[in-house]
Amino acid sequence: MSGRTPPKQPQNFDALVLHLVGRIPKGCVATYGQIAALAGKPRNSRQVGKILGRLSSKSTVPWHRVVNAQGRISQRAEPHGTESLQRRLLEAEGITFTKSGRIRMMAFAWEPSIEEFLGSRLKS
DNA sequence: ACGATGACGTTAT
DNA sequence: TATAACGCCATCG
Repeated sequence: MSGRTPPKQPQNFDALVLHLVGRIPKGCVATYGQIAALAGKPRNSRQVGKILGRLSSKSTVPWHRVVNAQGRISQRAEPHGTESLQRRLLEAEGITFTKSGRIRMMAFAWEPSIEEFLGSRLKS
């Protein structure tokens, strides 16, 4: 038999990030730093944005549910303007924005259960 | 291989 | 609210 069995749950950072983002409930949001921390690398929030930016349009990962710690939609480097799409998708899920275009994190932030937290680092 | 630069960020001041 | 400093990583010359 094989010496080491391939993991059923994502192990590397990239896959783990996508897995976690996929667990954000509809109508909730998480921050880049939050996802990075859950993935085990609290200082890699920026890397999370990089990963999400590489997603193909075919992906079903709810990338739009990830915003920055200030409750604002982060600016993209490329002038493509996926930002407006992100806001539209969030509003379609019932998330509201303040006049200054900010999300009230206190009301919409995703608070993963302890089980989900453990499940993201260990096997389910 | 090395330093500089930019990026979908975060925190402290 | 605005600005500075920091940290991790990919890309480029």
